[in-house]
Amino acid sequence: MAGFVSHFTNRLDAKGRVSIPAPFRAVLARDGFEGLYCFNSTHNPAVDAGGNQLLAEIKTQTEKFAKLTSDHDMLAAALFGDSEILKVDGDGRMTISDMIREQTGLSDQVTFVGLDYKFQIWEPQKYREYRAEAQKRALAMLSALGPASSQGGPA
Amino acid sequence: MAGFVSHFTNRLDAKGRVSIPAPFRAVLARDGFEGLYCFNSTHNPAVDAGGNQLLAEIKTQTEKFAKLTSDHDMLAAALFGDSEILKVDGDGRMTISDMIREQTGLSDQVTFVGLDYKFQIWEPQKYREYRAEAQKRALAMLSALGPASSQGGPA
DNA sequence: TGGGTAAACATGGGATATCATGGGAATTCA
DNA sequence: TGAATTCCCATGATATCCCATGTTTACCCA
Repeated sequence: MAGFVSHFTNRLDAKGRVSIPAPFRAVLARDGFEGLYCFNSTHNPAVDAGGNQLLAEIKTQTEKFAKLTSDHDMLAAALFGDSEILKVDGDGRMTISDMIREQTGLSDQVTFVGLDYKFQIWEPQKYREYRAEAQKRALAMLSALGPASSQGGPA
Repeated sequence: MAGFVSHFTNRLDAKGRVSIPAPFRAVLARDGFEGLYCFNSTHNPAVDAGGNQLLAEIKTQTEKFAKLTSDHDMLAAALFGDSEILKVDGDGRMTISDMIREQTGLSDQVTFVGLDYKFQIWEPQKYREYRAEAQKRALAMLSALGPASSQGGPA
């Protein structure tokens, strides 16, 4: 099944609410998670968000380290401890928390970016910059993978 | 099974809709994907479109990197974040999004070009130019493959 | 083989539903 | 008891659905 795809920018209202894009809500509904699992991206001024599928990926990653080790504690602290579960209201809106505000630096608009198994929350301008960079890097990464892969990559 | 083949040019109506060529619709129906998966071509002023088969190609690319890493996020942002899933109405039409309009520069007509596992959306005139170039390049590429492989059969 | 009929398809437009957004009222929690 | 949150309803813009039409292509039968 298709996951989170495409990107959308919505306005933040006076109460600090934003509509989660309808296509993303549909994915979340299928996923079945109650609410929205969020945590700060470790490498971008963005917040990662999703449901059970995202949670499953986090578990997969942490399980690569033995429990009770310093590494495991560290990773768990970042991915579980530093997360929040936000509520989604009846109209499909979420309320931007202080954590999200600090992490992203957003003010009156929010950009939602689909990354298949999760989506990210960005301040629109920062996303535009990241996007330009990502496009360049992606092209380089795909080329580096070599021509062996199908049809030389998605055109 | 046969994929997307041949090319067609259809008119855009006042609401920004175009009929997807019937042969392409038949391929999409067989593919089973709900809607139309689209994203900008990285090397042409065209948009790539398709269904599960195209999506599978993209997933193959991103699966080469571990999820939650910086590399994966970047690639996913470029491939999924920059994609759109367009709806197809009951009459087999799609609505041209702003993204497609910007990428292709199309105004009142759309050319659909079959590329087997996906098809492309072009502004008609740009496609004509590209086509002329592609024919020359194809000839050169085939020649470069050498005479040994032609006719393939055991002598 | 020619004409007539039917089917498929691109296209147009009005009616309807969806969605983002705004704001008041009720409720909760400290 | 007051500030913040959650619930509920209103609204305008947009997208979607559904039906109509004309034209071309495919089909059939005399």
